[in-house]
Amino acid sequence: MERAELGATARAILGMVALGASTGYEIKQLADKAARHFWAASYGQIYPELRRLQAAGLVVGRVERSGGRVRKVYSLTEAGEQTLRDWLCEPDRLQAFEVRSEGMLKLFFSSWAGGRATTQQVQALRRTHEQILGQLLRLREGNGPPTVGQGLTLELGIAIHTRIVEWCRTAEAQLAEQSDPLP
Amino acid sequence: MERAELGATARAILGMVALGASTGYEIKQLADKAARHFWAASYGQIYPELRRLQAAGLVVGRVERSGGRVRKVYSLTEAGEQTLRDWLCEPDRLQAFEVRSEGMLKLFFSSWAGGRATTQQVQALRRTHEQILGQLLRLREGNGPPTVGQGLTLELGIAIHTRIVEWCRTAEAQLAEQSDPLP
DNA sequence: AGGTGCATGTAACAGGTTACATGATTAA
DNA sequence: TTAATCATGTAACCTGTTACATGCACCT
Repeated sequence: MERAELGATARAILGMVALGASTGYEIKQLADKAARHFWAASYGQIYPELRRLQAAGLVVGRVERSGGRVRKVYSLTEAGEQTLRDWLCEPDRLQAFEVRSEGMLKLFFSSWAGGRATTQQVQALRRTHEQILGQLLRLREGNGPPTVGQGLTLELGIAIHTRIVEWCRTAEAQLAEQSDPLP
Repeated sequence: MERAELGATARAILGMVALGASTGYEIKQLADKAARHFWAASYGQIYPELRRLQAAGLVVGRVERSGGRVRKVYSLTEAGEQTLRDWLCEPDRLQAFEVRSEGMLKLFFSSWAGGRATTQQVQALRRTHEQILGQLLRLREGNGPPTVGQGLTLELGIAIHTRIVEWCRTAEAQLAEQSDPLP
């Protein structure tokens, strides 16, 4: 029952439990399937964090034997629900937004290696984001309607990656134009 | 002169040196100013990494005394230039693209706390990205023309954040419509 | 005399990934 | 019987941030 300023990962796990992912395994499934384009989590974080959350009194885990298979089913305590609600409704301090894009980094340096490299990097960037976009579109086509929040973040992801792909096409056209007149 | 599979941070520093940032301090300046919306680096990474790059023979550092002030000026060796060029021209394996967005995470969970929370989260998300967009636009208005790569990544950043802000506005309108009929 | 900017660096910590170890259940 | 999926967990490692320590130069 410590009050130790829980981190973003802890809150993410709290939220996943609230959405119905009740085991470490299910939390990982949900995160990978529906949130990986803006939030990642590994077992190495999830399992220890669940214990910490239990020690803090925000979740309770019960060992269940559903057909012989043993699993630890977690649910939010009242304190956990309150903590999550507080976080979701808190007056907005600035939210963290971190991007780490190898493709943009390469594009950033590409002109040092000449125009050819720049064109190649824009194309590589487009292919990367076409692939991510494809995954998101397949997810949308896929099974049942998720929660409102899941739908919104999916649409937002699709909008972002569509825009990146569009931008790459425009940049490719412009770069081609510049080097075209020269035979 | 070890061959120890250099990481993304090492390559980023190599690139910054190639673009003319010749001290640890200047590397940090350039990264913060022009690359922070897709790549971050702190002194705690930069200074140790510069030493490692020197040990690997990819950069050389000379201690200079420019007007009494002592600074360590780095430049690429031929091996360093080749390594950077190889990386920039390498046949594209999939590029890493990692996003960590607290705002989208909150949006993802928001429907659990009701429609009101969802609307608030979309608004908070919009404000966050309006702020980032503002910084990028100010950078574009600002001084001298950067390299082609710097210009392109800046435009790409502007395109992305503009799209996010647009999307938020649309979502806000739709959410308002749904709850409007009820007084 | 004092603040800002230039400049270098480290140690402690926090956050996160990977690889490994284990084993039951289920469908082909 | 064998592969995939469900399921839990840890230890070593790598990465990255924060806070701190230091000091000169330059402007007001």
